Amino acid sequence: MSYSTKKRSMILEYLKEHSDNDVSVKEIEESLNKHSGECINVSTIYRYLDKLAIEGMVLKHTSENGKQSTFQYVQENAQCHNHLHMKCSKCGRIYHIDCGFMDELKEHIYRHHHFTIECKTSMLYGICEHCKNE
Amino acid sequence: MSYSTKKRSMILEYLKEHSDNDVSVKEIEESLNKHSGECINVSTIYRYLDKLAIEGMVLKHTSENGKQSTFQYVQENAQCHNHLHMKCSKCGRIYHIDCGFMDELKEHIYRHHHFTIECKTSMLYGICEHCKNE
DNA sequence: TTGCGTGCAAAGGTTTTGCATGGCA
DNA sequence: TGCCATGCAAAACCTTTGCACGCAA
Repeated sequence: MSYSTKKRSMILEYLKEHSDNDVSVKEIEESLNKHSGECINVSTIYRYLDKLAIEGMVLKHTSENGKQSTFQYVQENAQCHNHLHMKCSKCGRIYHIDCGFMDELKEHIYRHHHFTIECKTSMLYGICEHCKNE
Repeated sequence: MSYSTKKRSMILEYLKEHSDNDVSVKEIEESLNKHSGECINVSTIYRYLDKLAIEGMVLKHTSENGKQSTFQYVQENAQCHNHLHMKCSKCGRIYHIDCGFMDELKEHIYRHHHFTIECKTSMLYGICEHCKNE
């Protein structure tokens, strides 16, 4: 059904190493072409990432300026499909909001605003602690 | 500083009529070219919308599939810069979440997650009441 | 008349697609 | 051997830009 190849494991490894960010196809391409002897084509990356997104192993977002798709690796045990994410507009880091209050939030939105939030496509933007103090 | 022209008022009128949605440049172009005798160029629309976004009269988003920019008209008295929005993935309608609980949310995120949410660029996706019952 | 607004065409960037070739199982 | 994966080039889109002309004030 699906072969395991060297290029695919390189892409996946890159995603894992950058799992606290979302990454663009261009970033993946440039990094892999620079740091590995191999040459990897963007089509290959696009096709593989789409596949991973369908399988749920990555979340597909859109960069804040809206000009690129970005992909976020979903860690094994993180319930990324069940909690929201915040992305810092400055450093690009992604934070997982996994706490009781957020469950209340979903409940509140459902009860009072009659809306069922889907976490995997939603994203909150703002400034993180680190970047605020600079 | 800024001239008022027929094309601009047509664009603005379209935005106002569709203020419970976000609209793409293509939608605006097609609708105006179909329903008015005039022919309007996409460049014109892009340039005007960028201007409105800078002035804060529209919010610029990215469509859920990430392939287009979309624009949401900010009603006069709606504090769209201070509350979050939810967009229904099915019907595309945008809902304003303006209530005390959401202020608590911002407070909670700030206190416990050390993150300052920016409402005008954030968007929650999900399914609204209407579409759920279909 | 001055300077902004507009159309057109071209360019730029991202993503997709068709087809031939390469490589896993 | 049979499929899937890949590279390449072209195409498809969306958006921006330069320039000449049009139009509001």
